[in-house]
Amino acid sequence: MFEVWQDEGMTTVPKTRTVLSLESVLEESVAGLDEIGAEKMSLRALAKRLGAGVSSIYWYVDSKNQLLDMSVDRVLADVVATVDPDSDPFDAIRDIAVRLFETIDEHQWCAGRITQDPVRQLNSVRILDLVGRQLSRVGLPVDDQFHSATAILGFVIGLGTQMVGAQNLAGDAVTRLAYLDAAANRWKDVDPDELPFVHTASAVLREHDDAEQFSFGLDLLLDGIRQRQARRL
Amino acid sequence: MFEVWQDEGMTTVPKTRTVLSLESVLEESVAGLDEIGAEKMSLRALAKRLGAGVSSIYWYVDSKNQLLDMSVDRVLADVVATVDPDSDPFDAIRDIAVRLFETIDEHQWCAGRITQDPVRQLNSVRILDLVGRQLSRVGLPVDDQFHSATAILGFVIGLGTQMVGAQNLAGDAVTRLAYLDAAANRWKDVDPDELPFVHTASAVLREHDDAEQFSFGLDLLLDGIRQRQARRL
DNA sequence: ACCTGAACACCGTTCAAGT
DNA sequence: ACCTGAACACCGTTCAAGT
Repeated sequence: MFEVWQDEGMTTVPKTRTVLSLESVLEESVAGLDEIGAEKMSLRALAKRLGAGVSSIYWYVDSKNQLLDMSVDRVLADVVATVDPDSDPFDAIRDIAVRLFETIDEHQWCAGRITQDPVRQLNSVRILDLVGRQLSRVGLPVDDQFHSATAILGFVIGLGTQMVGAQNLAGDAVTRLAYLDAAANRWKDVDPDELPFVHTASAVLREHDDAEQFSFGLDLLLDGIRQRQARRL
Repeated sequence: MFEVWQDEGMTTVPKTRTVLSLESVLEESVAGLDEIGAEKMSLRALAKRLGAGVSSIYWYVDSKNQLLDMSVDRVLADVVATVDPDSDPFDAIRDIAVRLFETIDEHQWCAGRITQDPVRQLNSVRILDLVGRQLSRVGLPVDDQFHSATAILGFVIGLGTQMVGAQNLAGDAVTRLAYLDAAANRWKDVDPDELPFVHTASAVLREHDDAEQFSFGLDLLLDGIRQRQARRL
């Protein structure tokens, strides 16, 4: 067994200890996830971005799971902050939904990790509360308010996740047009006998707009809620 | 360096080579995921269940990702098979949605892995096609059919995923009551000033039924579609 | 054609040790 | 109080070798 002495070459190696903070860790975590994706984002990769050792991260965070939860929560904070209380509750709800949808599209890695846990992701619950508060103004029983709010958020998160997945299928096709083309090609070669609807729909998909699709579904829900509101008046 | 000779005890060790098949691999994969969850389901764990070596799995499957995709597809096959073409398209759609929702609840690991890719998960696209075919009978323009179908599936998958997440928060609380209690406790301690809606809603959540919540949201969507149908007649 | 074990490059996490 | 490097027990994947 030998002791190996490392020659640093230069005698004046800076060797300054990196100074971290929960803030900087989370900021770098979000940035890293955005850049290289959840799949490739390891703690070692994060440490490298921070210019720190891996184990340093554990001073601020208990586990990778917690780090991801906090990263999601950090991103959702922007949704909460941006929303302004509109005069019309339906406009306000639409506003929140759109902001959340955009956030999922922007930070795709958070799509599958949004949880309604006040401890782990308070901002997620804040969003639910914002939607619910608006619904409490339209005159529905309280359990219908709750069911409507979770329906809306379930739809937004669900469709968002599906779209993120669809985008990943295109792989390295970065541009939106290339992505749409890849998706459409995958669909149009499908057996028209077994999948008649998808086959004809693939023509629609060619000039497809995610925002439009999202908006349509959201309106279905909002109209459904309006109907229940009208029934009670 | 020594060579260690292992004494098998019994001299007649069977040492039969395990016989595998794509069928048995997928079956064991689904069973394993159901039992121990996606988090703990490694290829080594699967190999052990199969009584085979890890690398044997790679004869039938290119990667773990593909294995998971195929496992999801296998589970979705039951949804496709169960559905019967109803006379009323709305009843038929409701039927499909409920079956999909039940499947996600039963196989929680597949919640975040459902993709609309005809290559990787044909049965997922089959489900979309089934819903779309029903919608084509109600008299809407083809892009509204497509938007409605994806809205419904987005909602089902999204709300299903959210509920799976909520259940996991309760941790090892296996029974449904324990899960609800843990969730409710988490919510009722919430600041009533900052989260007024959630605070009052937590009372509703105490006697909460996932199926009811799901049904309510689905009806919002279906009613919204019916409205658009009525407008065009 | 199908299955094996060993090896590779990576993980997340822990911990005694440094500053 | 905060940061480090080394070590641990795991991963998914590859591959030459066996049957």
